Amino acid sequence: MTEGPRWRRRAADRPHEIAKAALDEFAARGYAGARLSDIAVRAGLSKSALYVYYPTKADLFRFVVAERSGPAVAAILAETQGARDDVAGLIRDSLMALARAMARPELRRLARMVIAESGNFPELAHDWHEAVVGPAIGALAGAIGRAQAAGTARPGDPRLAAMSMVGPLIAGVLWLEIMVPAGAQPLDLDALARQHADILVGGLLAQRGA
Amino acid sequence: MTEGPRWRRRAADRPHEIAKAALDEFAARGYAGARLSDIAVRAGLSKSALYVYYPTKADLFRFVVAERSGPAVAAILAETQGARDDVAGLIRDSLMALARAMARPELRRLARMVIAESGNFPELAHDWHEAVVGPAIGALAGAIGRAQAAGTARPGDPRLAAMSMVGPLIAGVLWLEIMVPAGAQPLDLDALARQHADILVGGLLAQRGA
Amino acid sequence: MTEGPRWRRRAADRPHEIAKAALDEFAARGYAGARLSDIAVRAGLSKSALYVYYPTKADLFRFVVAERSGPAVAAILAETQGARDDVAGLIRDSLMALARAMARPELRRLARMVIAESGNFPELAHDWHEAVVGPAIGALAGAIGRAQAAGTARPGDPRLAAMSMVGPLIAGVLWLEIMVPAGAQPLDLDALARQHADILVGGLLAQRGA
Amino acid sequence: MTEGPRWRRRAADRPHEIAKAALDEFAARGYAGARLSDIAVRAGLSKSALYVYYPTKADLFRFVVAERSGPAVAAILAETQGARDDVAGLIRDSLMALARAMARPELRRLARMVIAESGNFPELAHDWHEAVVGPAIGALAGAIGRAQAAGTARPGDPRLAAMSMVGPLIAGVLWLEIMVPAGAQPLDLDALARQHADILVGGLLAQRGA
DNA sequence: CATGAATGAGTGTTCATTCAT
DNA sequence: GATGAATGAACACTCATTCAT
Repeated sequence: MTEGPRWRRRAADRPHEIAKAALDEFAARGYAGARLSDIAVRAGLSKSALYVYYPTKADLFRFVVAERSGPAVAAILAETQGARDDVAGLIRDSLMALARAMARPELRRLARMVIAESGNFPELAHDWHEAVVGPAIGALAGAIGRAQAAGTARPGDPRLAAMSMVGPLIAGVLWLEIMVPAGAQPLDLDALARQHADILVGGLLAQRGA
Repeated sequence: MTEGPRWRRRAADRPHEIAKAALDEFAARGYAGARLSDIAVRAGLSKSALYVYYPTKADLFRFVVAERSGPAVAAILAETQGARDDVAGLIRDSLMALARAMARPELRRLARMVIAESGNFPELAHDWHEAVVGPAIGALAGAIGRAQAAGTARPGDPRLAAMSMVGPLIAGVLWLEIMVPAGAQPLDLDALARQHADILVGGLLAQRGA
Repeated sequence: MTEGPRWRRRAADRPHEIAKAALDEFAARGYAGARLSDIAVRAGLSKSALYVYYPTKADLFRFVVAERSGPAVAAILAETQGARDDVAGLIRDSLMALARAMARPELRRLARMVIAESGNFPELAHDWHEAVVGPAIGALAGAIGRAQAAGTARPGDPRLAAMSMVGPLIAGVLWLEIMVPAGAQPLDLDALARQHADILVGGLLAQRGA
Repeated sequence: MTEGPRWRRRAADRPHEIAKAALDEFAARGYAGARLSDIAVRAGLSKSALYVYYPTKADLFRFVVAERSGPAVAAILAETQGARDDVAGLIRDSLMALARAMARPELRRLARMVIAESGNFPELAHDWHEAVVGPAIGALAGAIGRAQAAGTARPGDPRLAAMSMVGPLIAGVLWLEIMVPAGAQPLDLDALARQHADILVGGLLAQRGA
């Protein structure tokens, strides 16, 4: 599991090793179900060594989520940034970018953990709202709003339109995380993004002029 | 089940009272976080009285979810049943029905619990797949498939199209359950359903000929 | 299990039915391990009905042991009474009588229970000493003492000699109760008594004159 | 096991301290009656510290019995080993050895625990049969069988003869463990062994020619 | 820095016992 | 007399956390 350290002495990456192990356990068992002792074993340390780096289980959990949320946001924003400004292009590029971002199982697990534990860790939901979900929805809504102003997008509440855009991908993520392990058919997020983009652009009805 | 109150001073349907109390605690604290003693207090009973009706905490949890899932399915199916067969009508009616069903906070809590605990209770996800999610997606996909065959719906994977339909509502439910408590703006599920139906029918782009 | 009561109404034998059921459970699980609810089921009553007849579990236990000890003593004494007065006859008759008495599995279970629970129920050991073991050993010791006085029995401590007589049968009882269920070879108490009588009378060494 | 005391202020062989405390409690209260908390107090530890060494109450119990059974067997076998091969010598030496072994109160308590708990812990009886009782009876029966073949011992079932030998000592042990605490007269195991040896060798009848 | 040892606070579960009916 | 319902007092077991080394 540990990638053969070159020198027996390395310590600077301990926090990361622990965080990695913790993420795995938290994702697999949930916050309450995860045992510090298992995390320690997975990280190749003693239980007490954990306390050198993180003062409590809750802190470790928060840190893990926060640590991973940063790159997650970065990944999403980075992908989304390239979106062109014409509405059809924006839709396609954003959805494909989101699908690519969500292709990482880790990010999906993270999202699921936030959903699962937001009840007991309100800050989690708050942070994700501030850092991930809010900006993303906001950026899409903004672009849609501008397109509406320019007359190129259907009128309506831009935030709801943003939900119309990302909702199916979120559902797809949950499908992959929740239903597939329970025996449901697999799902191709990329194909979903592509097809949903088509539907959004042209509607679900058969094209009259085609 | 209901044989009239003939014991002490309380009603005879203890199981329901307990299940109610348990649902509240489980929803508020998660499975692991919920204390049997709190459930008992909430139900107006002693901890041990719980064991007269449910042999185990896990059994109580499973029962609560199962008991509530039935009506949930019924509610969803009942609403969805009325959907007309023309594609536009089907879309609108199904989405409005779903939005109405999901207007019940209890159903939303239930969905969130299933998401949160499916890792530790695989049967939960399995049951919901079998009874709720699978049939719902299947019914929609079937209708879409028939419309495609009739040439009235855009070609493509019907299951993905079904996700395009319900995804935004699922996202909306999560928004209400997770983000709103964390400070996000409220959301009108009905409005979301209505607007999403419009988008699905006519596309997100501004109608050129309208 | 219950032998088809002729008339639905019979109640006078409830205490006995309970005691029977209790003996079975106590013997099978030990005092602590036996559940009143199981006893009730076995007796065909409700748990609370037990309290009509016996105020506590300990009382029920004591009662069961005491109730069964009486017949046990009677059985042993009755058998032993017929013993002739010549030493060889006394030995043979007493041992055969004891073996016959101990042929009843119930009596063996009782003995084992007394051994097992005497730590927690000192009165049990006391009562058995007073009523069963003491008198039996005393009677044998007395007879041996008289024989010694008459010059027909080897000198020595008569109580120890009594132990020499009954010890193997006690060991045999334990063998049957403890070791045989654990996979040991069965044992014929009657044969043991007969052979032990021979040994006691003539010694274990080969007869010089035979 | 013994790596020198290097922890806190107490010895490093906690397992033995705990086992000792556990044996005392189990012997005094029986398996079910013994409280882990009492064992912990007796061992000078917290309840949870017990779980560092033994995963379960049942495991602790089994371990205690097994740990003590080893020395018990060793003690018995060691003593018995010196037995001479002439029958009279064999009888005397074996019985005296057994009496010496059973002089240790601990071994007697152990035997009583096995009797008491064999119902709930079948392995106990099985192990004792395999390790203690079976071999002992087998060794004696073997020696007796050889003597029979050599014409120096009375014919008959050698296993029953072995019971004739050890039975009184077993009865004596029970007497000491069960009856004496209940008020019965004390008993000298050594004297019992000696006198029983005499009886076995020469019979219980007065020697005509002596 | 790291850990083995230890623990306290808590949690699910059991079961003899009580009581209104 | 009999019972279904309810409970309190215990008890085994878990686990995050601490501390001397």
